[in-house]
Amino acid sequence: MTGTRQLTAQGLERKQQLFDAAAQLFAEQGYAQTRVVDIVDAAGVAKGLFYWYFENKEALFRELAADIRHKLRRTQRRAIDRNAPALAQIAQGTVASVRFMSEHASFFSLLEVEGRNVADALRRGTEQHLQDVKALIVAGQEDGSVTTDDDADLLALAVVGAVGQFSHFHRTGRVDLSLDELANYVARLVVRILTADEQVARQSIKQALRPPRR
Amino acid sequence: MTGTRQLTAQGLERKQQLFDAAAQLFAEQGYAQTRVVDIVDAAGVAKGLFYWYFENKEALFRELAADIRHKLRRTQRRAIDRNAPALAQIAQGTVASVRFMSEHASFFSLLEVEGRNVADALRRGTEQHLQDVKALIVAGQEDGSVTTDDDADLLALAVVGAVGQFSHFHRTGRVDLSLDELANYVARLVVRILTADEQVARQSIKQALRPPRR
DNA sequence: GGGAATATTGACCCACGGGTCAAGGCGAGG
DNA sequence: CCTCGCCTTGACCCGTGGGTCAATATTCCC
Repeated sequence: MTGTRQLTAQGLERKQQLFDAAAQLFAEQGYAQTRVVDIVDAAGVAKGLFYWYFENKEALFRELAADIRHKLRRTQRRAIDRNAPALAQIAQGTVASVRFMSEHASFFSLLEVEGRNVADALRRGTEQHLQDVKALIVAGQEDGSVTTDDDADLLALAVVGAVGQFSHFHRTGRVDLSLDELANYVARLVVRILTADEQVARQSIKQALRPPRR
Repeated sequence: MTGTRQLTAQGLERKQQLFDAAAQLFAEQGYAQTRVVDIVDAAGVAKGLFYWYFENKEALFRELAADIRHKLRRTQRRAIDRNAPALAQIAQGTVASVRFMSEHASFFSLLEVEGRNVADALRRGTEQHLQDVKALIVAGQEDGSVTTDDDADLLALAVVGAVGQFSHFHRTGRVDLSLDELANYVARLVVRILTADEQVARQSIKQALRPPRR
């Protein structure tokens, strides 16, 4: 994979084959556990060919991550009704995200499971999501549907965190809800976080944090 | 490290040295990136000695994980006033957990970053925490301090998830709150999740999930 | 049909790092 | 002072797996 090279139709197809094979294998057994040989074997070609289409194993992974990131973003955009109130948009985005992550579960579990180099691929993925949500929260705070007691950044983290966390729990089999139920539950949770009555919360916390008697 | 062997005082000390060196290196650069050579170098001993005290690299890691798990559990127990209402106990536990994870940030980031074999060390760690929290939530629902009648399992996941997620965000520099502020915020969030007014949430979500007009 | 670009092959290279081992030191008890 | 079991050493072994390369096939286009 040196410099610029013109891929023919055949070339593109072959590249896609390798891409798909890699995606599946990574998902099944993890990045580190998948050897380049496995990928080319699965695609039924020789090892050297891998390096004709990809700089190396890591570069392939980056492409994969970028690809899924774009798909997620597109899904989110499509799910959102831009005329709805901010809070509603957040809920819609939440549902779509949970669904998407569940459908691409194998890939997201992959992200969680890998090393440093890969970890920032994950971060970059969240970064965008985070900003989108924050913007909606700010809008919600302005139109009064979202609590103003907390910083929009923190609330955005809570929302994105909830989505990611529950997707994770679902993936790892710790929630046995159906996909729809899950997505709904998370959306409800998120809305609750964003709209909750501060009175109740504040009072509880005050009592809760009274120093324990030893 | 074959069978049973009697460690002298000197032996125990040496083992601890290796243990500590490993903990630090793992934290700094990750498990896979840390070679056994690095560990023994840091401890100033020869490579072979490592295998006198530990079966292998992975076994050392398991010991490390078990160790931190116990410490976390102990910390949580100490922070909790067992006479307080359940909700208060949850809040106290939350604060303690966030603090602890922040103080041992390097180790927890380690857990996140590693592969399959290691991932279940993490799961086992959460499992216990999860059960404790669930028990408290059930108690809270009975004594009326937890006002949501959502499934206790789901709520427990939300609570534990929030703690883990925000500790993660803190670690990775996405929250620049002080430790105290962070712990407090998370506790508040948790309380809010457990006490929020269902009416408001349910209504919002209903509106929110109305299908978008295209 | 010929030459240039693209596509494909599989044997080979080699760094890396976990784990082994035979040999020797050292301290306590008999 | 000798022996036995803990302790320590560092050279060595070896599987693993990413990456290279020179040779060959195929396709494309003038």
